[in-house]
Amino acid sequence: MKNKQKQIQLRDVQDVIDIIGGRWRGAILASLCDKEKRFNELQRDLGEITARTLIKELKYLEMNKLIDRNIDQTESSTVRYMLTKHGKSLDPLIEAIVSWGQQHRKLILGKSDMKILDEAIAG
Amino acid sequence: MKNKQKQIQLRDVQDVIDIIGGRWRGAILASLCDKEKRFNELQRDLGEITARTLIKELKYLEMNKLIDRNIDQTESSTVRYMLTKHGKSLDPLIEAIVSWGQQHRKLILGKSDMKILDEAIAG
DNA sequence: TTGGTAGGTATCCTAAAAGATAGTTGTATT
DNA sequence: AATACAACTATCTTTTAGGATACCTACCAA
Repeated sequence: MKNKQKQIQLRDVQDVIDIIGGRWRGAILASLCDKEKRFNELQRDLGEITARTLIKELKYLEMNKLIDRNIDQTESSTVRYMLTKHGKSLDPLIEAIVSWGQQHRKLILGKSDMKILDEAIAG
Repeated sequence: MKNKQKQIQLRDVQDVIDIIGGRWRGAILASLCDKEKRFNELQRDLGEITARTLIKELKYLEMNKLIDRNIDQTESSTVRYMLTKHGKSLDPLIEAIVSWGQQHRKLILGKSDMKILDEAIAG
C-alpha cells in the first residue's frame, strides 16, 4: 500500500521530466512564460536550436496541451505560440526550478558555469 | 538588460534539467527522498533499470554532490546511497513536480497512463 | 519580377543514452 | 567446498535525440 503510493510518485516524476526534459522543452516553456512568441522569435531566443527540432518540440508541447498555436488571420497569417492555461500552471514550477538552479550554482561553485563541475569537484 | 535576465533563467532551467533529467535521475532522487537505499533496493524500486545504467546515474549524482555512497563497515560492507544535505534541498522541488504531475494527469486524462496521450488527443 | 522574411518539411547522419547479457569480486551461509 | 546474494564491470547492440543541409510555400515590399 505504502509501496504502491511510492510507485505512483516515481511515475509522476518521470512523466513531468518527460514533458519539461530534453535539451529544449524546459527552455521553450520558460521562454513562453515570459510572453507569447512567434516561431522565429523563439528560435532566436533559444540560440542554437534548428527549425526541425523547434517545430518538433512545439508539436509535442501542443499535443500535451501546454501550448497553443495561433494563426492570426488579420495580419498575414502570423503564427503565435503561447502557453495554455494548463501550460501557465507550470510557471511556479519553472520558477522553483530556476531558483534551485541558482542556489545550486552558488553552493557548488560560486561561479557562472556548472559544466566545469567535474574539475571543480576533483580539485 | 531585461533580455540578459531572461537568458540567465533559460540557462538555469537547462542546468537543473541536466541534473534531474534523463530517464532515471529524477526517479532515483525521488526514491532517495523517501529514505536511504541499498543498490539492489534501488534497482527493484525503479523497476526496469539495468545495473549498468543505475550505477552510471548514481556516480553522476555523486559527482554532483547530491548523493553519498556509504559503505557500512560493521555489516559486511553493505553499500548505502543517501541524499546529501544539498540533495535534500531538492525535496520541495520534487514534491512540487509530483504534485504538478498528478494534476496534469487528472486534467489531461483522468486516466492512469499518460503515454496514451497521443491517441487520446487525436480522438 | 526579384528578393526577403516567416514558417515550416524532408533526408540524411552522428553521437550519446540505454538495453541485453555475461562475467567478476567479496562475503556469508550451510 | 559449494551455493547464493550483493554490488558491481565489460562488451556489444539498439534506440533515440538532435544537428546539418537543402528545399518549399505564402506573403509582402521594392
